[in-house]
Formats: sequence, C-alpha cells, structure tokens
Amino acid sequence: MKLRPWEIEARFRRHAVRVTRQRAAIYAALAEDTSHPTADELYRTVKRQHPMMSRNTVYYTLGALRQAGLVQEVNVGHEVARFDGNVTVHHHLICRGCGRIVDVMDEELNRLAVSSRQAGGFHVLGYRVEFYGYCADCQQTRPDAVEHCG
Amino acid sequence: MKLRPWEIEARFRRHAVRVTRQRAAIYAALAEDTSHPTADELYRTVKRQHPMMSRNTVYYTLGALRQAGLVQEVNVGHEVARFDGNVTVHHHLICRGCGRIVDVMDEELNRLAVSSRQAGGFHVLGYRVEFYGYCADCQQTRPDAVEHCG
DNA sequence: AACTAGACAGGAATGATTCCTACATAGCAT
DNA sequence: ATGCTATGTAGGAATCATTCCTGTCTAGTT
Repeated sequence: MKLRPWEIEARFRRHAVRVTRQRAAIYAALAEDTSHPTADELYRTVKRQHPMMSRNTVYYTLGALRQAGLVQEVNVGHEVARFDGNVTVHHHLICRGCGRIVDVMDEELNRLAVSSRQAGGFHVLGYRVEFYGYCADCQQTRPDAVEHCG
Repeated sequence: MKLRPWEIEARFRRHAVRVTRQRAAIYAALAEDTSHPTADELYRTVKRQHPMMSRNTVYYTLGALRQAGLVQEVNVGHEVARFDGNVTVHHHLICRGCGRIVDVMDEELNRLAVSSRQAGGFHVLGYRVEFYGYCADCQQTRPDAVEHCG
C-alpha cells in the first residue's frame, strides 16, 4: 500500500519513532511491498533513491520499527529474516518450492488457544500459524517435490 | 526418551538411513533431550562420548535425519536452528524471556485449515503453530517484559 | 573379500547480522 | 531561531552459524 509522507510521519510520531529520511524511505518501501522482503532486498530498493543509505541503517531501522510495533518479522525456517509491514493479526502460507510467503487473513485462525493444562504456567501473548506447501506455480514445475518438513 | 541401540538401528533401516556410530549417537542424544537443542549443543553433548566427532557431521546428519523424517527442525525467529526428535504432529510454546521451547500436544490444534479462498491455489501440506509469551520463571523475573513481536 | 556410493573429519569459505567508531541530525530546551 | 544532547547514520571490521571442499573411511552390497 502506497503511503503519503505525512501519513508515515504521523505513524512514526504516534509510535514515538524519530522521523528521518532514511526511516521514512525504508518504511515506505516495506509498506508498498507485500512480498515480505529481506533486509537486503529493502536495502537495494531504498538505495536507488538514497544512494548513501547504509545496510547497517536498514537493519537498525527495521529493529527500531519492529520494537515500535510498526513492522513485523516473518521467518521461514532459520533462513534470512523477512519483514512485513502488515502488523494486523494474520498468518502465512509458505511455499517450499520458491519461498514465496502469502498473507492469510482468516477470522477462524485468530481464535486459537492452548489448553491451560498444556500451557503449564506460560503467559501466552500471541501466536502465529505458518502453513507450508506448494504454490500454484511450484505445483506445476515440481509436482512431486514433497519433503518431510515438520 | 532413552532409546536402545537396536531401536535406533531399526528406525534408521525403516527410513533407509545408513546406520553409523555417529548418526546413532546424534539421534540418541536428540531423542533424550526434549529441550530442542541447537546443532552445536548436540555437537558438544555427543563429543563427550565421541571425541573425534566433527561439527560438520552433526550438521550433515541432522540434515539427513530431517530428510528421512526422523527429526524435525524448530525455529524461533531467524535464530539458530533447533532440533526436535519428536516428529509426531505437535506445536510449540516459545518463551520470549529465556528462549525455552515447550511442546504442545493438542488435538484441537491439529484440525486447522485455510479457507480455499485464502489458499489461492496453494497445496497445503501441513502447518505449525507457535505460541509465544513468557514462561512461569520469566514472568517472575521480568513481569513487564512485553515487546511487540508478531 | 572387494567395490562403490555415501559418510566422516578437518579446515576453509560464505554470508547474514552485529559491533564499533566517528560524524550528523531530530527534537527539545533555551 | 540557536544550541544541546540523545539518537541515528555511514562505513567498515568482526562474528558466528552454516555450508563447502577435499581427502579418507566405511556400510551395505556383490
């Protein structure tokens, strides 16, 4: 989703995040990109408009935005960290073929709970559900690609 | 769960995994350890009985066992890979304080599905649910530690 | 017992992420 | 508006889990 500069600034101030050109650029890039990009992908995207941008700033900023609750980290396996500008409650479909991550917004999935017997004193704050399988494209190219995954 | 050598061998053969001392030792160590250890933790554990064991062999073996479906990889964030000898369908509670991972066996959680509208052509093979929060111990030491996580 | 594909040890290489340092600037107080 | 100070930024070095490479070894088979 394309955001106006003033909207970005407003969100930053609402979440007590310092407003800088770099942060705005990084957040804007992430908000427009629903593919759950990696830090490095964001770096390369943002660098086109801000050639001085440092990779370090991207990591630092993503950390700050995450702590502020403006950005979410999505992970597939122990692979590279990927980021999501959508911080509403939702889950993900992950393709084992191409690594694609697709958002799943489903009311049913937002009502899960662990039985207190199973929770064993845990104070549960939230949860995430990751569905894995093969996307439409990958079913065609590798219809037999089924590996044990857990 | 402590496993007899012959039981390990039987499982390996059943899954067409070559039986070697190293693999048996690694698998045995993982089967006895429900803390979801990292590859390096397993390496250090196994090295006590097998001083020649190479770290590489641990990674290689865990990869082979995972492909064979005898071992499962559990991940918290993009952190170090952790492994689970429990390959029955189950989910996890993850403590944001100490990183502890606890198994959750709950029939209710084994019946989730994505609506076909949301799945968008995806062929779903399975899913995992990760609950996050603070364990009993960490609630006492850091009762206020609540960070945005998603 | 011999063969061969696959496994092992050890060390080098990779690469995402973090750390370090000097400089710049946002946001607040004057 | 001006200066102050905590925080952000650029750039490069360091870290460290994981993978790659190479030569040797061995499990499972002929």
